[in-house]
Amino acid sequence: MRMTRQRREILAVLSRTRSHPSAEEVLRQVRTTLPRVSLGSVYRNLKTLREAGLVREIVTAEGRRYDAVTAPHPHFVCERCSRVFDLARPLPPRALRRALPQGFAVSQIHLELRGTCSECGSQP
Amino acid sequence: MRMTRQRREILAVLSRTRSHPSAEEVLRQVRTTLPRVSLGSVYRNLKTLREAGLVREIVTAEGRRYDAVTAPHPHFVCERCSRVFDLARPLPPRALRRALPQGFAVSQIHLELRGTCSECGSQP
DNA sequence: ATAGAAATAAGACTCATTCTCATTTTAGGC
DNA sequence: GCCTAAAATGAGAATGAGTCTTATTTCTAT
Repeated sequence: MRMTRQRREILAVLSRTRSHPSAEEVLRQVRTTLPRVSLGSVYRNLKTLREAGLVREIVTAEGRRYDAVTAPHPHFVCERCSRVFDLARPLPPRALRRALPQGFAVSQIHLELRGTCSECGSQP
Repeated sequence: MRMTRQRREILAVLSRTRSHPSAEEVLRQVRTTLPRVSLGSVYRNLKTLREAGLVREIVTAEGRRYDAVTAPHPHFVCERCSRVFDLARPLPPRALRRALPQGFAVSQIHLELRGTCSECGSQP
């Protein structure tokens, strides 16, 4: 994978924030340094960087967000402002609830494991 | 909320399966009994039923799926065939891994808490 | 049975994401 | 440093899931 100016800048943007920006937000940031970057390139590069293990995609009900911290970790999604917060890893769900920052109220816990099922795993 | 034929049938479809169908799949099933139902009605009613607490929406990287079991519980998403499997509730992540059905391989664990953050919670 | 409110089917619309393609950039060998 | 083939880019078209609009139909409470 070529480390182009666009990719370097996308990574830089993601590295200097913990706000889990959307693709549009990444574009806005990247354009402050590289004004001609297209939205298509941002999407294409977020995918490439994700496949290279340098970026993590977080799918929430509010849309896809991006993160330069690739180790899987729990998130807290505010259902009002849609912001995504990181939580310390790894904690059992009960402790998680206690470990939440002051004033955060949980309405729903969603635990999703991803991988291959037995049927697909036994196929070539 | 009126319990119309369409809504009753959507609920029936979701109740008689554990396959977490997409809206399109629900439409296909519902049309075997009510052939004139529109996709718009399915979406509208899935939303209404969700707001009434009778249906749960599961957002995965592969799209939105629907479930008549509304209690939050962990899911296993097969990254190859996209099927969503239910897992027994509530288990700490470590035990979850052990509790997985034979032959299921986990590549990623995604824990998402939803609710309101402190900033939004302190606003009217 | 009827009227008013709510729900419906059909299709137009929106908007995030992906695709296409002509042009530009990059990295490696000279 | 220069050249070349492969890879990446920008621009805009295309896709597709989900939402909205509207005229018509169906409920349900009286």
